[in-house]
Amino acid sequence: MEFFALGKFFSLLSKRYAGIISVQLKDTPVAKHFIPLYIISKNNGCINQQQLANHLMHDKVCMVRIIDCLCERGLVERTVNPSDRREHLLRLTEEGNKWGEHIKELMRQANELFLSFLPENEREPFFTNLKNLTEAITELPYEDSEAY
Amino acid sequence: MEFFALGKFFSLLSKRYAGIISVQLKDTPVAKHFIPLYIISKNNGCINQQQLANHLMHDKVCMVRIIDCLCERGLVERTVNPSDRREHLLRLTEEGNKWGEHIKELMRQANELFLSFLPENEREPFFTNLKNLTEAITELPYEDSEAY
DNA sequence: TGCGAATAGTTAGCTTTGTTAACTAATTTG
DNA sequence: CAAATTAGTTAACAAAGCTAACTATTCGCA
Repeated sequence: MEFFALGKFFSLLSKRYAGIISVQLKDTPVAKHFIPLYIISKNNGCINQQQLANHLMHDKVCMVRIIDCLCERGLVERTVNPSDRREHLLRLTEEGNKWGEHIKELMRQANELFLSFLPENEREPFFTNLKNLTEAITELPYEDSEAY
Repeated sequence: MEFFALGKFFSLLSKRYAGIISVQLKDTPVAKHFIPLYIISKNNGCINQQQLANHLMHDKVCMVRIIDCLCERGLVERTVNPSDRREHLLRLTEEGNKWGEHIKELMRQANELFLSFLPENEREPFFTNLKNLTEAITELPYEDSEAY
């Protein structure tokens, strides 16, 4: 197998995936932070800021800014969790929910576009391997850092 | 196939890949910008700043900063291309070359680690599909943007 | 040939993100 | 109950991305 950095593949694919979607959301209230919004929509009212940060691999400080931004645009609401009053549970507003559905559709299309470049019979195993790999890597003991 | 954003897989894998390597390079002269350095090492003296920017999907302004940084650390040198004096060709110094080899070895290990999570007989096809997908996506007409 | 357009690189200034440290409030632990 | 831990916030700073304006060089074609 020819040597080539897997990291570069992942990085490029990740940038293009986000790019394709964000171009379509330009000039909408969700042009930014559509991925956090999407994750909230999948866990509506059942996810706090720290959990969201873990999903996104961001720190909690960063999370505050993103949630502030989504709240200011009337897409998301924070509510104190009655059973652990330290936590702020995140919930979409009605407006946020509409955009959540839209984002989901755009992602579905992007997934389809990406997989369309693979031979029909390779798509399912490729997706499965990618998913399993992601889960395995996620569980690795994490010593952080970004950088390039 | 269960709906799940491919973009999140790619983004997570890309961050962890870079993270694993940068942890090992902490407190070295290449703790930052090891990927640009690696790409220069693969195209030693045959790549200019614009081409490098294209590889990395950065703009040329960003590139100047990164190259400045690598030059200040004595890892890289700019030389004017005699056959097109607008271009600055990039070349590793002796010192830079040593680190280039080291980075390559770390990447080889990271590739191996990642692929080790897949079943033996799936590795080759997974890698090939990933490579082909990346090439296909790269050739898509690009309307930029990052954002989330 | 020569003049305008395009390309490579640089600088400056601004915006966005990422990171650290210090803090409050609530909860868990021993 | 006191100490340690966890969720969230704020402020300040560092790093990265982007735009616009500029120089120098080369290309393109009338």
